[in-house]
Amino acid sequence: MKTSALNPEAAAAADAIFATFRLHGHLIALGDRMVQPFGMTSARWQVMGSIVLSETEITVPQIARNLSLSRQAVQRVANDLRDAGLISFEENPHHKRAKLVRLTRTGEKTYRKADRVYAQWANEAFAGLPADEIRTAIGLLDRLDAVCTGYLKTSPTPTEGK
Amino acid sequence: MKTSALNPEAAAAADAIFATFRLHGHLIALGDRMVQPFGMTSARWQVMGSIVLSETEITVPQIARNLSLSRQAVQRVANDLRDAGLISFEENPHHKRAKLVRLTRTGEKTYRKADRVYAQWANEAFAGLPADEIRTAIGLLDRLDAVCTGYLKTSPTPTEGK
DNA sequence: AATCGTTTGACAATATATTGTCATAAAAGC
DNA sequence: GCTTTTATGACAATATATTGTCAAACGATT
Repeated sequence: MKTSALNPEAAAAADAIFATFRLHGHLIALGDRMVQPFGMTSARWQVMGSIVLSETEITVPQIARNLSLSRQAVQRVANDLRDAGLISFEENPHHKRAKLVRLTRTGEKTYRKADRVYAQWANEAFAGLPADEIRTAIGLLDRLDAVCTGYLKTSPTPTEGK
Repeated sequence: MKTSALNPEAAAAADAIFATFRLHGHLIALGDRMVQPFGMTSARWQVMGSIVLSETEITVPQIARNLSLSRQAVQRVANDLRDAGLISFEENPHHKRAKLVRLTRTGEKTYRKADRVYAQWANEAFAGLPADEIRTAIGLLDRLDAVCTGYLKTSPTPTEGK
């Protein structure tokens, strides 16, 4: 079947999109497998990582915005993490509903274990790659992302945007 | 909390990973919104695209391998597409179980509409980007992907790998 | 041709994620 | 201050995707 013609930039972008899908899938699979021994998953790892990397106290909606995920997706994972005893919801002096999220002692221990395994592997596995080229590539991913975000902003917005 | 130290390459890779997650999420959102008027979604679009872009007749497991998705994920979407009348499963002379997947006339019309809208938008939206840099970035994404794939291959494999 | 390992589709369970709705809390505009 | 808008968490419905299991079909190797 004949498909619509794309100019060189759009054709390259399309290939980049496929590469992004592939990489994303494998990253999730890698994360799931790497932290599985600690009872974690990629999604939980990301949420806990957001808490750890945040300089200040953080809430669920803030994590969602940081990760560009929907508020409810993060809320569900956070609730699971709380049920698993890895995080806790603390009273927020500035907001009665939006609780502050913190790692419990168990959560800290668990995250630390995962972090050590990951860092050890990553330092080895990525050693051969050119850091400057990676930085350049990130710049391009961000530009592609900006194009997407631009479209999403202009497009008709449903009840609650992502 | 103190996290494990990363060398410059691993630190850059980590940033690339986050950029990939962000971009992936926005691409899915963009796709969902762009083809929604035609009753399609990102997932269905991808599966139909795989059929269209394939030079030869193709089966569900082949699509899954092309997209680096699990066989069953594609099977489910394909079944939905069949239920929606957009694709059909044809007898495969070489394999009694693995049916050949084809777009129906409705499926072709639908895909063509989506493709036109996408191409028109993409040609505009990506026009400003440097095609050669995009190509370079793809090369890097592929190298990161290779690192992931390497880990996934060495890691203990469950019953049915992805 | 008989066996063994692999591939495939159906089915099911679970995790991830979006979208939508609702009531309440907070923030912004007036 | 009061109203209006926005933000938040609970709840639910749905789509996406992985993982596992099973029986049937295929392929390869004796």
